[in-house]
Amino acid sequence: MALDEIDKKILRLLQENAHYTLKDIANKINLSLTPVHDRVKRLEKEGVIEKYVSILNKKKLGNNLTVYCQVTLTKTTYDTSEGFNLSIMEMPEVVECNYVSGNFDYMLKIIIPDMESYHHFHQKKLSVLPEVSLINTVFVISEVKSTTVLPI
Amino acid sequence: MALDEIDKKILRLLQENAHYTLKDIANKINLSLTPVHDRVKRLEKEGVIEKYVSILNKKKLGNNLTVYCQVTLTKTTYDTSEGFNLSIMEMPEVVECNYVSGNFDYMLKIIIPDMESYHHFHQKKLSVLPEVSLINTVFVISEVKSTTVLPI
DNA sequence: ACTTTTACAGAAAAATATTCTTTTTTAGGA
DNA sequence: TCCTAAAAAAGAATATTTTTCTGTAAAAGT
Repeated sequence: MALDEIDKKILRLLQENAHYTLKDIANKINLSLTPVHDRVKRLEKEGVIEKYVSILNKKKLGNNLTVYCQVTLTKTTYDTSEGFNLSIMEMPEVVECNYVSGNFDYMLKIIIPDMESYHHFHQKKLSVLPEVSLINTVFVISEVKSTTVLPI
Repeated sequence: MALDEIDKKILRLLQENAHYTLKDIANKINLSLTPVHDRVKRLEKEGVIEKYVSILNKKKLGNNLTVYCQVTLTKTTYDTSEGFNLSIMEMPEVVECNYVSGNFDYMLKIIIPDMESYHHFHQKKLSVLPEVSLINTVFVISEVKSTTVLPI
């Protein structure tokens, strides 16, 4: 399942725009429809292409605040982590959650309407979790870059 | 340009899967093709739907390391920030960059093949920028959640 | 009461995806 | 060098989907 140059070209295009037609792609890489079709299906089947999604505008949906939460747990046992993870999975405001090395245990990214909503989230949803010991909030002042495009 | 419940249903579906056909959506929300078509086009035109992208598998592309870089600049002037921003935009490993409040200036998310690549990135690409004063690296040990789905 | 606008339905036309068959290319072995 | 098998690509057909057009009904404004 090694990716050749043609696969990579297709992936680069699809990362840019999931609505490129097979014909668009075929034209851009000088191939006919068939190999493009077959390769895309293969890449989907192999899981290289995970899914096709729509990217919406945060602000137009009323989500004007982004924050990073650096969370420290009470204990570092498996059960504590798992309990925390399961709770996080249920929270739509949490768009990223990574277990990390360093002075704290988790780095979360939260997208939420405003400061008031964040206050509520912090006090009523996050800090009340039994696994959570400390929360350090880093507020985003301005978004410089945000992309789903991975280096290929 | 207020979003009604039908718009929101369409957006929720498209966030899940950009390859749902208009017919799929029409069936799921009990409408005919026409209103679904018109609403999707309107949402695109208004910029609520920004783009359609393919989500690829990091690891299958050989990117096995994710890190957060907390960067402090040498100065906090506009020119310093802008210079840094422009450099960041050119770096494909940097998938997120936010100007933040707190003990450092920027929070970056880096997706990269391995520790050796990160070492190279850190030493030869990031720390050499004239605007950069300090870099604190937070390594991701395990990804718990990562979604493009915004709360609606 | 009449007109205009908005939202939706249905059908036809155009574009696209999918499948099937054929051709070309490539690599390995006699 | 030739032959064969496998892989990759082209071309053509069929099926689906998107797009456009026409029409209807309800709501809003005059």
